[in-house]
Amino acid sequence: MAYKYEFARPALTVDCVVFGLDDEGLKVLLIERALEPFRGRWAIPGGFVRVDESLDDAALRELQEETGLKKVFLEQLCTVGTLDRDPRERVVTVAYYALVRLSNHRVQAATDAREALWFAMDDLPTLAFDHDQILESAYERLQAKVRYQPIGFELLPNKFTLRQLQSMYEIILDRELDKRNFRKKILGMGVLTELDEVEADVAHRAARLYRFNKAEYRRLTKQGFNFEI
Amino acid sequence: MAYKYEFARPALTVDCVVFGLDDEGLKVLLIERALEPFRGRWAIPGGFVRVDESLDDAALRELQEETGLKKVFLEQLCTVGTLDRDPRERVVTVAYYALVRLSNHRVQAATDAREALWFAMDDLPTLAFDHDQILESAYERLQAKVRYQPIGFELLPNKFTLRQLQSMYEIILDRELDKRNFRKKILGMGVLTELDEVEADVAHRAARLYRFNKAEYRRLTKQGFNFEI
DNA sequence: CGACTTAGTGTTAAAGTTACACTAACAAAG
DNA sequence: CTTTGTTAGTGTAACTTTAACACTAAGTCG
Repeated sequence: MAYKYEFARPALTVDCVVFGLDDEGLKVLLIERALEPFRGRWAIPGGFVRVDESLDDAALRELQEETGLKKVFLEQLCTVGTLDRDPRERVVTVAYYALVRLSNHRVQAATDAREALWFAMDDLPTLAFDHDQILESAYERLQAKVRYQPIGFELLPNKFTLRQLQSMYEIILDRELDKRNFRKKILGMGVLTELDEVEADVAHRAARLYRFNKAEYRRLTKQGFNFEI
Repeated sequence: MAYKYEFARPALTVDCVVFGLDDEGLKVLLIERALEPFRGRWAIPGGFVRVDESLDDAALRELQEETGLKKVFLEQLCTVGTLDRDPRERVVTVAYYALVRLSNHRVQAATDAREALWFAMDDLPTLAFDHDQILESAYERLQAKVRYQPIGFELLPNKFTLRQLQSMYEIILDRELDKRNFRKKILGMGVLTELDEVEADVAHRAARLYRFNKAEYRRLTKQGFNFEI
C-alpha cells in the first residue's frame, strides 16, 4: 500500500475491441477471465493504466499481455465511467477498437486470461462487466468509419483483387454491394495502382491484382477528399 | 492523506468545451485560472472527477462550479492522457463539448476561476495545458456533427423563423448557405411545424414562425433518417 | 405614396447514385 | 479438343440529389 492521495481516485483501465477479418466473416477477440470478478466469463481484453504510460501504450500493452496481439492500430472509441460498472470499486475505462487481418495475428492467452479466442460477430457469448455495450458501440463505429474512409487496406494482402476488396467491405458493412458500381467508385478514387499481374492458382479466369497507393491516399486525405463507399 | 492504493493512479479530470451562439457569432466559454499551474492563463473549465460521481455528472458539476452554467447538454469528445500534459503529475482528462444559446446563459466566475468569459472563436487567447488542441478537436467535431444532425434547435427561441435557423447553421459551419436550397431541405425533413404566426416588431415584412417537432424528429431518427444539411 | 428591407418562391443544369445483363478468360472434365 | 463451369470485367439509362440563380410580395418608415 504505497501510494497515498488526498482524495479518492477512480481506477483507470483501457479495453480493446479488436475486430478480425477473414473469409468466414467478422470476428471479435475475447478473453476468458482467469480472475474475479466475472471469473470464467468472456470479456474484452484490457487492464489497468500505469501511471507512467500513455493511454494508447496501455491499450497496446494490455492487448499484447492478454492475447499476444502486437502492433495493432487502435483508435479511441469512448470512455465509460458508470459508477457500478465494476463490482470491486469505481473503475473508469477508456475503450479502443481496431480491425486486423485475422490470418496475420495468431493469438495466445496470457496474463489474467485463461484463454483468448476469436468469436464470430453473430455468435457472441454474454460478456463480463458492461462489455456487451462497449462492443456494440465499437461495431457501430466501425461500420460508420468504413463508409467514409478507405480503412482496411491493411487487412488485405499487399496485392489484392477488386473482388477481395469488395468482399471485405461487404463483410464489414454486412450487406451486398453492386460489383460494377463498387469498381467504378473505388477505381475513381485513384488510390489503387493496377499491377501487371493476375492472381494465380484459381480454377477460373484470374483477376487482376491491385496495390493500395498510400502516398496518394495521404495526398487526397489532406485535400479533404471524400472516400465514401 | 487518506486514500492509499497498491499502485500509483493517474488523476482523472473532465474538461468542457462550451460553445455559445449569439448574433455576433460562435464563442467559447473560458475561465481564467486562479491557481497554479498556469495561474492567470485562460483555460477550458473542468476539474477532478470525484470517486462517487459519473463522468457526465463531474463535467456538469465542474462547469457549474467554475462558470455558473447549468443544465447544459454535454457530449463526450475524447480522452487525453499524454504523460506530461500537466506539470504537476499524471492527469488524464475526459473532454466534453456542448453548444448553448448564449443569451440563455449568464456566466459567473466561481471556484478556482478568477473570471469566466465568452471568447469569439476568431479571437482566442493561448490556453493552459493542451487546451488549444482540445478546443480545436471540439470545433471540428461540432462542425461535423451539425452537418448530419439537426442539433441546435435548442439554441433558438421556441418559435423561430427560417432565417434565424439558417443563420445559426451559417455561423456554426462558417459558410454561407443558399436560402432556397436551405428552406427546401429543412422543410423537406418534416421536423418543423409551421405556425399561424409571424414575427413581430420588425421594420420589414415579417417572417413566418416555425416550431421544432421533437416527437417527429425522434420518430425519424429511429428510422435512420438522414438529416444532412 | 415612394423607398427600403427582408420574406418567400421554382427551374434548370450538372453530378452522382442505382439498377441491371452480357461477353471474356481460363481451368477442369470428359 | 470440346464442353462445361466459374469468376472477371465492362456500359448505359433512369432516377435522385445538388447547386446555382433572380424576381415578386409584404410590410415599415419617412
